[in-house]
Amino acid sequence: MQLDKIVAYHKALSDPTRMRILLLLSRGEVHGHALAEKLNLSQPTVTHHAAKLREAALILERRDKNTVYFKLNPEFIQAGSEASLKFIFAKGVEEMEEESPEHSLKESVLRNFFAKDGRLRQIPAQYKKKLIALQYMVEKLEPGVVYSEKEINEFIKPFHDDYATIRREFIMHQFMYRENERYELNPPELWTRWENVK
Amino acid sequence: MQLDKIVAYHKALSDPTRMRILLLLSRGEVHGHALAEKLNLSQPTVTHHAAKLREAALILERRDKNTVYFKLNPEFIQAGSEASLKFIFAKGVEEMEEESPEHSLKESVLRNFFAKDGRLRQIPAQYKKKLIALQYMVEKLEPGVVYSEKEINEFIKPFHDDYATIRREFIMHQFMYRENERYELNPPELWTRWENVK
DNA sequence: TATATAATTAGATATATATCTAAACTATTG
DNA sequence: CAATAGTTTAGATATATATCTAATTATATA
Repeated sequence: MQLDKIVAYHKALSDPTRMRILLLLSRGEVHGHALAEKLNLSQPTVTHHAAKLREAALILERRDKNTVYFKLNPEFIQAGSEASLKFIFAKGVEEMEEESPEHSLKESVLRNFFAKDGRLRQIPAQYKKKLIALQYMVEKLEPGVVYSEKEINEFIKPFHDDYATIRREFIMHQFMYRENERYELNPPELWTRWENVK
Repeated sequence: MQLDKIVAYHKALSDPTRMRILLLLSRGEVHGHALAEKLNLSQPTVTHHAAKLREAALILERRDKNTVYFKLNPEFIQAGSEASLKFIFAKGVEEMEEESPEHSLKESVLRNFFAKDGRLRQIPAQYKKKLIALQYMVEKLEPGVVYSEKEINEFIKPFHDDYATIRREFIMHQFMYRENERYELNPPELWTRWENVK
C-alpha cells in the first residue's frame, strides 16, 4: 500500500465521531437514523461521516426500502492497520533504487575538485557536487569506529584546512552522527544521497 | 485506552509529511535540520510535525550540543495500532453498565400506560417513556424468529391500533431490523436503551 | 397522486491545521 | 564577548473539515 492510502486510512479514523460510529457498528448493522439519534447528531452529519468511512472502505452498506444499513468491513480495518505498520518499519525496502549512469557527474567532480595529491581545492558550492565531495571523503573512514572530535579534525585536515565546516557538513548531511563529542559513521542508508537531489 | 488517545494516535499518523518523517526515522536517528532538507521543508515545519509526533509518543528525542536527534518509539506505534483495533472490535465490553434503581420509572410507565388487559392506552410522548413501552412489547417477541410484516402487525394490534407507527418505531430505535419485508429481533445490545437517555 | 420518511446535497460557519517568514532563544565556538 | 548554528516561538495565510439548517432526491404508503 502506498502513502496516500495509509494516510487516508488514518484520516478516516482520526475523528472521535467516526470512532464512535465504528464502535456502535461493532455489535451489528445500524441504520443512519439510529446512528444520528444515538450520537445526538443531525442526519447530514452522519451521512458526512459515513461517506468518509466508505471512501476508506472501512464500512459496508445495504439498502432496504428507504433505510440504509451500515456495518463494519473488518478485513479492511485490519488491513489498514497492518499496512501502516509495515510501511513505517519497512527499513530500506524501497530506497535502494538508482545508482545510475550519473557516474559521469561523480567522476567529473572528483576530477575537478580534488587535486592529484588528494586535497580538496575548494568546497563545492553547488549542493549536488558538495554531497559528492563529502561522500568521497567520508568513505575513507572506518564503519563502526568511534572517533573523537580531534581525530575527525586530523582526518579532514589533509583534505582541506577548514575542517570545522566540513566536520559540520558531515553531521548535517547525515554521513556521521555525534554523541558527547564522539563521532561515528552512519550507515549509508542514512546519508543524504546526491543521486536523490532533484 | 480511551477514545481521545486513539483519535490522537490516528491524527498523528494522518498527515503525509509525518508519515514520511517516520519512514526516514525507521533507518535510525535523524536530526531536525536533515529532516527539513530531505523533505524540502522549512525547519519550523519540521518542529511543528515533531511536536505532534512527540505528543502522541510516537518518537523520542535526544539533544547533543545544538542538535536534536529524533528516533522512532516503536512500542508506542505498535501499541496504538493494537489499541485501536481492540477498541473497534470490543463488542459490548463496556456497555453492560447500569440497570440501576430506575426500575421505578419503568414500573410507573408500565402501570400508567398499559391497561390491565395489556393494551397500550396511548403511545408515550416523552422519549424515555416511549422507549420503555416499546421495549416492553418487543420483549414478547421470539429472538431468532423471522416475522413477516403481516405477522408483526398482528402482534402489535392487541396492544394498539396504530400498528404502523409502532412497527416503524421498532425499526427506528433498533429493536428490530428489516430486510425484504422480513422482520427480526435485534440483539438487545443494539436496542436504544432508555437507561442511557440523558 | 399526494403524503410521509430516510437519505443526500448544497451552502454557511466556525474551528483546526500545514506551511511559511521573521524574530527570539540556546548553546557552541572563536 | 561576539558570532554562528540549530531550534523554537509567533504570527500570517490558505486550506480542510465537522457541524448545522434548508432544500432536494428517492422510496414507500395511503
